[in-house]
Amino acid sequence: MSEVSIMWFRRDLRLGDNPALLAARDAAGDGAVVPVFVLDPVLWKPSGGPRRAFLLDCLKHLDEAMAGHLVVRRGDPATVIPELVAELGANSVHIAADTGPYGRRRDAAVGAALKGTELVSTGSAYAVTPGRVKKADGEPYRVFTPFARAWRAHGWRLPATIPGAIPWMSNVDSEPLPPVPERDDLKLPAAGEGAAHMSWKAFRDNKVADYSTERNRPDLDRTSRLSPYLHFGCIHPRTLLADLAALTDLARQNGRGAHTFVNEIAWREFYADVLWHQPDSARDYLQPRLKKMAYSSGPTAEANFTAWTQGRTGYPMVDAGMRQLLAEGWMHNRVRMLVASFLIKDLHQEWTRGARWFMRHLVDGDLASNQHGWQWVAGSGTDAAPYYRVFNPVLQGKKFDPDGDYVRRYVPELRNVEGGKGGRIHEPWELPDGLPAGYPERIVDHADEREVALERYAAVRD
DNA sequence: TTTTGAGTTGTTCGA
DNA sequence: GTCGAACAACTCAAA
Repeated sequence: MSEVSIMWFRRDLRLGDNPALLAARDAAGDGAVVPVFVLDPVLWKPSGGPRRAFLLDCLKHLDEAMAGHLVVRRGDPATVIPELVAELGANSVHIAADTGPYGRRRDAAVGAALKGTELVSTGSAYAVTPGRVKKADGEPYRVFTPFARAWRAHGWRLPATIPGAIPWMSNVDSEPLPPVPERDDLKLPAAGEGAAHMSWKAFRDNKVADYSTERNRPDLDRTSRLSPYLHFGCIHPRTLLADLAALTDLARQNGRGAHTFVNEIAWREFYADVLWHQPDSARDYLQPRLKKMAYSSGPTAEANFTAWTQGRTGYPMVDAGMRQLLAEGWMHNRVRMLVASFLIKDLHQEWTRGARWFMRHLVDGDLASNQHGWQWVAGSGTDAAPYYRVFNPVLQGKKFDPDGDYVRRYVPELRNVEGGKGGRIHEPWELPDGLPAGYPERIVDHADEREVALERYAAVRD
């Protein structure tokens, strides 16, 4: 008997190590698998352009890897998927669990709309599916370190076997894949599963060993750059962890860096777990007492926000970060913390506003990691930074971009300013000849605003 | 149940 | 210049 199964791709755009795809193949038996991607108008909003461009590029590569068999449909999945099932006489629909708030609602609606046909969920985008790691009393963790310990102890499955040839179904009606938008002013990473594996191998072979210290240097290219691929599932964290375990056994000197990198994966899983248990935490303060915080508003605040978004605050490290975001859809994590601290604690604006701007421009924009990262800086998250921890943009620059290479790369007005000892690249207002042409004056004084922030935080302490 | 130790990522000040 | 303490209590996790 010839069965038809549907593999509904969402954020798992790969063929390797994909348990849901294997389940779809097994369900098809001697029959065929229909790979489908749904252009969901809810997710296809005008904002988030860079991320959607990257997604389209990933879909193009996925389609090529499947010899052009990807079926594209447009509309509400709760309508589109049941229609496709009826059209093809499919016996089952296969997915990897989407554990975000919208994904859960959507999948519940699709499952209900499918009536008789089974919606089979296999695996998730995480090494340990959110909700699985629990304290002894059954409650979820709220602090990272114990979570990470329990998460490591829980362990994870080995990568799923590479599927042999999948019997894709031919001649299914499909919309053309929308073209990947071309923009001269935006340089996105190479897309797709192959590019993900190349990035991973380059990192594994050259950067893991020194990762625990070098990852903090935005002037050097020493991070994994895997976040966009992990976001869309071009590669699965389980693949990385298995690879790393083998590597660590072979070469002990990698151990420290590897441990730190695994911790970064654990952060991703921790935040997904927090969002799973508290879906409203994408918007709501995890520490309700911070809701009373006084934020700045009015024309000056608006002008400051615009200066922040455009990288024209007059603080080189902040400006370099914000301009990197616009130019690449990506920002080094240390600089993300710095610019977030600057918006919240120097410009006294609400974290939600910065989080929205990040989501609009980040190629790796992930609701759980982004929102909880912002809440961490704001001091409103689980396990948050102490409120008196205020990043100093000059010190952060001197410490993590000692020669000023990062600043000069993104802020051309400062390209002739020297860094290093005695250089003024991180405080150009100290230059004897004044600010270089075109570079803005500081919009605020950090020392003053730090005091204001400490007062405002003290006011909401009780 | 009570107690104890710990908690990503910083800065400033004074010795 | 280098170093340690203070910043402020509070919640969480586990023994």
